Formats: sequence, C-alpha cells, structure tokens
Amino acid sequence: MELLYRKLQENIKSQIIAGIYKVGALLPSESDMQQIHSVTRSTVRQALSELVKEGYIQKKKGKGSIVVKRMRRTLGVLSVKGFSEIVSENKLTVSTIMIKKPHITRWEDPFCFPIDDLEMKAGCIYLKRLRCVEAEPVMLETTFIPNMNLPGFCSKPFVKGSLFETLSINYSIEINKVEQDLRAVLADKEVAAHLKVKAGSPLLQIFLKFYTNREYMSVYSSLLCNTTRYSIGNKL
Amino acid sequence: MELLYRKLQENIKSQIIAGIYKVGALLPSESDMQQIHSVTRSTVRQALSELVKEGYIQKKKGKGSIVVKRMRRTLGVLSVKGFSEIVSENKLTVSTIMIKKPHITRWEDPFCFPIDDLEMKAGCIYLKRLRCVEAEPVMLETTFIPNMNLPGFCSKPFVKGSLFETLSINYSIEINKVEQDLRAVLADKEVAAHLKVKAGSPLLQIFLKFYTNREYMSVYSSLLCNTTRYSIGNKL
DNA sequence: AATATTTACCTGTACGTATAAGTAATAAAT
DNA sequence: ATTTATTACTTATACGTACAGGTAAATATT
Repeated sequence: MELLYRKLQENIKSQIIAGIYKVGALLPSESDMQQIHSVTRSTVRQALSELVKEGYIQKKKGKGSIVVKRMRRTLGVLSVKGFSEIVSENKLTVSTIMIKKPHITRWEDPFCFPIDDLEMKAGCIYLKRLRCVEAEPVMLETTFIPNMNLPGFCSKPFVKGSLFETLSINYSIEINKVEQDLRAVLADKEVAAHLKVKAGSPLLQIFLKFYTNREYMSVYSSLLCNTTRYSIGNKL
Repeated sequence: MELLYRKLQENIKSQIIAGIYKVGALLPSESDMQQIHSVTRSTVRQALSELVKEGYIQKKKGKGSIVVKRMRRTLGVLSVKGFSEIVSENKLTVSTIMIKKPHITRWEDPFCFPIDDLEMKAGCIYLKRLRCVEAEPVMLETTFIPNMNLPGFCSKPFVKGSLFETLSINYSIEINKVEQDLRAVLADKEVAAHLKVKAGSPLLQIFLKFYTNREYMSVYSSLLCNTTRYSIGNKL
C-alpha cells in the first residue's frame, strides 16, 4: 500500500473502528487532517470521499464529516420487480389503505439511500400506505419524494389511486431506473400491528430508489412485506 | 445549475445519449476535454467521475474513458450474476465452503419449484455451499441439478470454482432465463449454525430456477441469506 | 430578553502544476 | 521475423492556492 490517500483512508477507518471517533461525532476538519497527517487537503478529501463510499462517514457542507452507523453493503446478485407488477400478474384483488397522507417533512437523517444535496435541500414528501391482497395486509410501504416543484401533491388525490400515475400525468415525471436493496428483518410492534402478524415475525424489507427523468430527483420507498402467504416472485 | 462540473457532466451525457459518443468508443482525453470546454482537468475529472457513478462511462488507466452500455429495464436481457462475479465488482474477499460435495440423490419431494417429468426421472445432483464475504458466512446455497448427461460433474472440481463456469465450459450449458421467489424466514438451528447467527434470526430466502439452453433441464437453487451485514442489492 | 449581525470555521468548487504509471503503437536491435 | 526498447499517448495521484457558501456560536443591536 503506497497510495497516500489509501493509507490515510485505512488510518481513519481504523480509528473509527477502534472507537476513537464515535458514531455521530465529527472528524477533525479537512484542514486539521491536512496538518495532522502532513498531506494536502485534496488527499484528505479523497480519503474521506472513499470513506463516504464505504459508508463510514457522511459529509455536511459547512459542518464537517460525521461518523455514521455502518450501513450494510450491497451485493449485486438479483433482479426483482416492484410490487404493483407482481400483483397485476397474479390477478389478485388489491387494495391500499393510506396510513399517513402525503405531507411535507424533513428527510430521515440516516436515510436508506444516499441522497443528493438538491434533494436534501428541497425537503421531503412523506406518505405511508398499507397494501392488501385479498383484503389481507401484506405490505407496508413508506414513500419519500423530494419536494421539488410538485404543486398540489399533498392536497389532491392520486390519479387512479396510483402514485406513479400521478407523478406521470400531473407532473410529467417518469421512472427510468430502479435500484433495490433487500434484507430480512423482524417485525416490530407497530409494523406487526399494521400487518396483523406477531412481533418478531420475519419480514422481507425492500428499499427502492426510483430514478426519474428529472435530474437529481429520485423517489424512495421502503417496503415491509409479510411473505408467509404471498412470496415475492419474479420472472426475467 | 451553475456548477461547472455539473454543466460539463450534463453536456457529455447529452452527447452520449445523442450518440455522438457511441457505446464502446473512447471519449476525448481529459486534457482534450480541458481545452475543448475551457476548464481545468480537475473539473473534467469530477464531471467524468460523476458519469462513472451514473454508469455512463468506465475509465481505464492509461487508455481513456469508455462509453458503456446503459442497463435498462428490458426484459429478455439477463442480469444474473454468479456469486464469484461479486468479487471484482465490490472488491470484497469472497470464499466458498463446500458443505456437501456434489452427489447424486433423489429430488426432495415437495420441491420449491414444480419440476418436469424428465428432470424427475433423471434424478438430481445435490450440493450445498456456504458463501462467505470477508471470511464471514453470509449465504447458504443449496443447488439441485438434474442428472442429465453430466459426466464427471461430481468428481471433477469446478472451473474457477464456479458452478456456472463449469456448466458453460465443460458441458456447454448456458443460462438464459431466471425465476425467483423471495421470502423472509426465521433461521432454524442447523442453518443458524452454518451462518453463525442465532436461531430465530431473520433470513432472506430466495428460490431460483435457472432455465438453460438444454430443453427440460433447469438448475435450481435455494439461498438463505444473512442480510444483517450485507443486503442483497440490485440495479436495473 | 429577543433579534439581527458579525465572525470563525467548515466543506464545496475551481483554479494550476508536477510526476507516476499503464497502454499501445512505433522504432531499433537481435 | 522476432524480440526489445523507445516514444507518445492516457489516466492516477499528489502537490498547492483561492474563493464561494453553509453552519453555528459569539457579539452587537433593538
């Protein structure tokens, strides 16, 4: 290992792992790092940039670099479709219960996906829906949309009850790429109540990032699925 | 949008989309870009770096920046990756422990997918492997292959340690379609021991059916994934 | 006391320069 | 003809400087 920024990167990473810099704490500023480690700020920035990629830190303009709880990394293995497609394929009766109507709020701080500055600044429209198949709750969906030029989004009802129809027809926003992140989790009390399962039941959690035709504006969803009765199927 | 590198980024992206720079072609060198767009090379590099993130180009040291095929949501184009391919992409150390060597047996009776008569009659080659990332067990994979004209499969080692490489190179079997079935389950004692988690931990279970170019011969896999550290990700 | 305003500090962007190291075609030596 | 060295490209790394703009605490003003 002879690259300066790699050495510095590993150096800082070790200190984070060792607990010298704790979760939530600020790292020394880039200029301080520059002096401490006798390198230029560019080198410090590259090292920090790598640590952001690795999920060890987040950077806040005007504030500093914050140590964050280690996000799980992603293994690119599979391809999976969204919920609505699955349902339409199976000819099942689907209904949606609005748990939280769309309203403007702030982004959750450690967010399930890294979000752009422009998105962050815009604030976030939040909604939570319960998806039912044959009148049984199977999926709890929380959606986050950057509040970027979406007049009347929170007040007017969805077109055909569909979020994406609404985005497409009322705002000319089209989805052109999706990223997904899957894991298995245990149901907590609140979620269990919604999905009518016992707390501690296994749930399939899917984080989705929908890229749109609007640059730097993506729609984010978190799905919690009860797969005991309906598994999530997919054909490529 | 007043950021130079963003402007340049969008500029180049447009040219790629417009087909001015075609897939497989080299972009002008960074120094050329610098002159063409009257910015410094740092700015060019930042713009290109963003385009790498977005998946429009790849960079090769000593060669240049290459326009790459953009992944889209087209069906029929298969994006199934073997476990071993994860290595090069994520720079993670991946290892596989053979729990049960390939051996001929009968099909499990209630099988996770409906199987063909021909497959049933042929019997089944069974193997169980533990997939590890950074020496930690993350995935227990059980594979079922119809025992159809696969001489030496159980005795000879895998090509490059990969099942699909072996099928391709030694038997000219290629995968051309995949079906998946996802659910969340709780770990039983045996699985928990393999994956080094507590019994009752949530696991992501994935049933896979790999269709091949051999008629009536599909490969089946059951994956049990510990997603606490590494989630299953995917970009479409 | 409450509210502006200043100030110090931080990251983000952009400039400029130099050197190392990979790639591939060309020229020289065998 | 084949191999080896040179050369001219490319990106990667690292140095250094300057200023814009966000953040938050200290200070001045009302």
